[in-house]
Amino acid sequence: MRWSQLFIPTLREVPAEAEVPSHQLLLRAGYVRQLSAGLYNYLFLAQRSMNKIIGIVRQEMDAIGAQEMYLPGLNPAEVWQESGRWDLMGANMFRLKDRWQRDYCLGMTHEEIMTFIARGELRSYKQLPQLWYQIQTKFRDEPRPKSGLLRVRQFIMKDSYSFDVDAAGLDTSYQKHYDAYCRIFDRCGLKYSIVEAHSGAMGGSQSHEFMVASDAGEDLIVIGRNYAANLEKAVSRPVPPAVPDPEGDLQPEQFHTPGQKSIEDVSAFDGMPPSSHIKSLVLVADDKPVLALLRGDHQLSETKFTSVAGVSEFRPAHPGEIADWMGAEAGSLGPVGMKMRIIADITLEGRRNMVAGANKTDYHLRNVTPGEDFQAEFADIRQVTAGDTDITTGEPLQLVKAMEIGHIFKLGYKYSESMGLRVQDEKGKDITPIMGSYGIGMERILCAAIELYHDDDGMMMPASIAPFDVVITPVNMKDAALREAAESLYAECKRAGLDPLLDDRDERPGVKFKDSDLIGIPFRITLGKKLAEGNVEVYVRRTKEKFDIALADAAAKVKALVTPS
RNA sequence: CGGGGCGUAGCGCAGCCUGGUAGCGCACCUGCCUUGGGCGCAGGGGGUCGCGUGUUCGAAUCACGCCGCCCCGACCA
Repeated sequence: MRWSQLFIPTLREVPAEAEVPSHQLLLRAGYVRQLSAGLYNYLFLAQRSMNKIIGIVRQEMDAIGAQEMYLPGLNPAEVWQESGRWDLMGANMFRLKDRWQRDYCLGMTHEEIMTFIARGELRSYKQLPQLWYQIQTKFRDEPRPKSGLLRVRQFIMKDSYSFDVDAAGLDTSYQKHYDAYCRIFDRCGLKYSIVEAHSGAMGGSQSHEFMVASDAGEDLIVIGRNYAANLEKAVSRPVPPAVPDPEGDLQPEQFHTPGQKSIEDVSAFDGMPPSSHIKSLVLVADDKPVLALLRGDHQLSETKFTSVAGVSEFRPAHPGEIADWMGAEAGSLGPVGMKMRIIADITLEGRRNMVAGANKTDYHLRNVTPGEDFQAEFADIRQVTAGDTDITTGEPLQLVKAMEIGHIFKLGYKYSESMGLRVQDEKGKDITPIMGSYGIGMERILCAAIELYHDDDGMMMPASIAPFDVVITPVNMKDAALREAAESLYAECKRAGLDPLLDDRDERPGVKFKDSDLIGIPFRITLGKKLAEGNVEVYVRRTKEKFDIALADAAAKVKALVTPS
């Protein structure tokens, strides 16, 4: 296509509201414009990239035998009420009423609708497995849209769903998606990690997230040489206590700690490192008090605690509740003598003679031994921290920020059960199919590519998802020889199967170079003085490498560079 | 929902404190010039100063209310 006729509104300056690189560049390069918080207009370039991304996703989904459908984004309340998610989704779901005052919502995801289709039509185990997918706009009333296209209120998702006779079938469907996702993200040129994820209240047995490490991400993942997990689920070997525990069968002994509230305070006061202290958190879990215990230098993992405690939600106790139950203020709390439920992190098991609050304001106890001076349920409720090591190999682990681009998980029977999906097995008996659910955030692929590949001059898009493969840049449109050579090269690129952009604007070369660097076209063929010798220059955006080549060979050369060998 | 910041031309900003004709750079239009990294010269167009109410002879500027956007936290199948 011809640049002179296209709408590519590039900006020289960064709009003030953009913070993360992908957001800044999407605006500067004229890919998108904001309509409202979390709502973006995808202009020509973004739409072209999105179409290429969607094309790759569609090919790979089709390749595993998934069947594409297209479901309504506008959903009646009833279907969501059946699964229970009408209430569960809370304010995150956009809701509206029709003219008869009937309730509707805008779909956040489509488990319910897919299950609705399945239960209406599937009758026999012979029809299974089924893999269904769609590429559809999703709506979520995010409490805080942010970071450009990374967290928005309307976005395009590829979501697929599997229906299988049994768990073994689900394993197969799950693995197919796992492999397809790898091919998709590989083809999109992304560097990603696959992490074990928490499957949450979905009751799923297995879940993986596909994550791209980036400071723009909002999740934390733990990565080692042979380990990767979401922080919510990650396990590790903690750094050993800073000093060994005092030996002997010592009795708890109260000591005065006036005004010393935090572990750090008390630690500085009594000379024992935080790792020799017991951190006591008073929590209210499903309306009942629970005391959670951790090593002084550790943090509670809310996700682990929730599942260990077997509760749906919890919160820190209010000061009044703490005073009522413990008889002391926060800062002097401990497990000794407490009757409430106590859950202690496993790193406390086997420790001896530690320091804990005395449940008497401004007093602590030394020589507290877990399991002797108090009883507790021991479980892993600790969050991995920087410096921890791999639980099996002892190799270092890293905590990095990452963005989620894909998520697969085994749903189990949640929807098929609650919504009454049944088929007959070979004996004529009713069975409930087991489901899986698999999502990819389309614009996050675009964002991830930009976050991963950009420099001060702009984007460096992978060729597979760049809006164009190559830009042809005659340095002077007033020069008839350059113009004609550019035209014929443009035609030849098209014949070679490339997606070329002809920069036929009557602009100075500097403007054209800056713009094409900004919008991230992977290759540029520059036509200038060297054309007199029959040569043009090929410029590789990613490396800034340049080389001369005969005009006649340029198209074939770029074609070879674009197509991975 | 809690905390913070911002709202003046398409973009980036100044002006506000101390009320008195709305400015700068970029972008845009016209002409000349230039043509391998956002070139130069000359001329020009474009603004309900987020909205409302109040104070005042007079409000972009002061007060109050509202709205919008961004950031931090909470939240995020």
